[in-house]
Amino acid sequence: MKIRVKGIENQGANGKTNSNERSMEVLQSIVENYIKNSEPVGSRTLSKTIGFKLSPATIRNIMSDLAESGYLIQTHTSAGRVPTDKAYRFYVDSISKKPAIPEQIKQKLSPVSNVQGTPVEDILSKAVHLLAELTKFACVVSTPKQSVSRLQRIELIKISEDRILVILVTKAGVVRDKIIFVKENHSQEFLSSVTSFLNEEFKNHSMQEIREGIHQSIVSDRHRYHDLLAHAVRLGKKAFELNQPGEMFIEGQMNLLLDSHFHEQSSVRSLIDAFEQKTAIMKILDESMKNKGVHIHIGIENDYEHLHKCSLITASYRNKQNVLGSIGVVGPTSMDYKRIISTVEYTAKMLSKTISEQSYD
Amino acid sequence: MKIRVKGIENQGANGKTNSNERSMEVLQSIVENYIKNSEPVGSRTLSKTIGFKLSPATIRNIMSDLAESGYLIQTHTSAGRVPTDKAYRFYVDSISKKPAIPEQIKQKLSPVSNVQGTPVEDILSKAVHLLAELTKFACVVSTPKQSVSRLQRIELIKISEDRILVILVTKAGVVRDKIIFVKENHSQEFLSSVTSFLNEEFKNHSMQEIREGIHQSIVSDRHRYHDLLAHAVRLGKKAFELNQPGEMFIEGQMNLLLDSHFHEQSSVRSLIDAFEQKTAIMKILDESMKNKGVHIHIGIENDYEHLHKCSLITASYRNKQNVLGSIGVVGPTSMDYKRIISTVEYTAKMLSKTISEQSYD
DNA sequence: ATTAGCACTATTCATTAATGAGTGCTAATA
DNA sequence: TATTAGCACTCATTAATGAATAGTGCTAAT
Repeated sequence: MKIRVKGIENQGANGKTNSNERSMEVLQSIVENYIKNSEPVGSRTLSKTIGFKLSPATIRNIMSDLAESGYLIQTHTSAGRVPTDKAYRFYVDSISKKPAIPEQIKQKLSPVSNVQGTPVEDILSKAVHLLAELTKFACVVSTPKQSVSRLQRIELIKISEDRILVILVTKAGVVRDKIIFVKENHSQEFLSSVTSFLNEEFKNHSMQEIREGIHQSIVSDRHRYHDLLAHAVRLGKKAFELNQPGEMFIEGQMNLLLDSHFHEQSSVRSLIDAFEQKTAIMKILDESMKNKGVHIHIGIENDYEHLHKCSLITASYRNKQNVLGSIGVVGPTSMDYKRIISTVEYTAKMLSKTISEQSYD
Repeated sequence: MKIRVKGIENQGANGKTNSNERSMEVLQSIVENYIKNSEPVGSRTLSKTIGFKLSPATIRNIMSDLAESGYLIQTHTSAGRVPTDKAYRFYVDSISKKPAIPEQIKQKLSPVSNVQGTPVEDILSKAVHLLAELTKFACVVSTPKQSVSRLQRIELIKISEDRILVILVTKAGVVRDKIIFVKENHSQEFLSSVTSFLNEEFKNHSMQEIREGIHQSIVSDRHRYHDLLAHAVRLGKKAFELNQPGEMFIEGQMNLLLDSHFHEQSSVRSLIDAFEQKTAIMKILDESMKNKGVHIHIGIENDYEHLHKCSLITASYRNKQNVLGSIGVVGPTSMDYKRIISTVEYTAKMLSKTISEQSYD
């Protein structure tokens, strides 16, 4: 029996990596072809579209090997072949030079940077909307993580007998408000003192630190005998308690439903579930904040089962100081990776630039 | 030729309104049957499900008349008949007693009222989410209209050299913030004076009034020679300028795509467009604030073409003082009107109750 | 006024056959 | 030895056919 070089897998197993490189190029062609036409690609068609000359028969051999190595599957015996997630992974990893951003996309995204005094949420919302319009897929963006962002200013405002409005402004320019209920009827003057104290004490500290610091203060008896401070600490605790779960904006979910890859009932249900149960996607966005650059999750690589037919392309955005959140695209595994990757990357860059300009460091 | 009484239309044209009432009942049965099964209803089936005894043949005659009057259409010669929008309108108008709210729904919606110090936006978001879960359709809610809500408190906070954070708290408990850019470097003390002035001057006035009032002040020279007040008015103008277009939360869009009535490509596109271009739906929500009670827009009655296959059920919510916004359901024209109407009504009621409790009047 | 009966119509569903794209294998070729 | 041509085979897709079915409209009988 002939032992065929299995392409890709055993690179360098023998001297000639020639057949190997060719396999790779064939695979890339197959993936690109499938991305473009969403139809199983056969040897005949491929031999025409491929760059170099190869007969259908030879291509069949190569495809057969690739199928054996798990890069391709056939939906049925006499159909062309379809890339597996493994193939997409290979394809994505082999992308060397990203395409330049078309002027058209730059133009489209320019409104993101064209803002002054706009709340960060609105900027995010605008960005994710445009991204959805550009990619024609579903897009998500996470709002700045509260825990890492640092305090620019806190304000306590008496609203009524028993309610105090707490305003938190972070260095990133995010404003959060919350109403807290109190038993004592504090005067506004008193609240002003507390405000000053909290600002002096905690400005430039991260929310995480502040929460811990306040906890410390309560445990220690440093302030126990000082009435003002004791109150300040207690109010502060309440004020900083607002540990919001972290929001997420979604746009263009319905775009996915137009995509032929999600036409089956079950796929639709999966998608609905995935977007209802925001946690899975949120987790991926959070993950994406840990490292720089674009992150790519292909189909089965996602932990969450309902996302097994999707790929996610995410990138984090930041201000000068911190990584704040991330933005991403959710689409079919057969998306045009090159285009989407560079679009997401560019959008995140614009977002970072805009938000940095609005930040206070 | 026999002249047949055309049911419904010429009510009371002759003495016997008997045949008429029967026509109405048949039509109601047809509508209910279609709502339930989403399938053209034929004379045979109907003669079984209908309350009183009538042979298929008689029913056929009645149906024929109803078809002629535009209440029913046939998809093809030998199919059962399907209600038109006109039929739904008749059906909805003829609903006399609303069904009691099932305990289960009350239970489900109880989280809406179970809030303390939660921002109004979050309450709305929660409500619309639950409504979508209950109705299995797309649901929308508009945030409180700024112009009608009255001022509880305004606060100006210096954030940096050239930026001032404006906080507006309305009587309804809505907090809005905006950062305004200024050329002069005002001291915080100065801002405090301005704040006091604005609060004294404008508390309890509607935003609309305030904007007009400030405009007046600028035109008149009442404050021209008073530096503080001149500044206050100028800053106030900027502060109150934030004429936000009015937001809308959407939930459960994707539910619609599962619905068999929207399975065609074109319908899906229409829906996507309708939800992308929020203005049309927003307009209907705004409209709904003008009158009390539940509002129903059936299919073709909607001005916006892309909503011609949808019905909207909306109801406004309010605090003790003002109508604030409205909440609604977007579904297929063949929705279960009785159930949806009462669910929307109840949700709006709960919302009003909750928000009233949080309001400051 | 109502109903039974019958002819007629259009959809749906299963079966069949033709078509065609694509594969795998083998033998010929460079 | 790697590549290619040729051929048999497979299976999805498509169109055509016919039976079964659900429904209507009309007419005549009740």
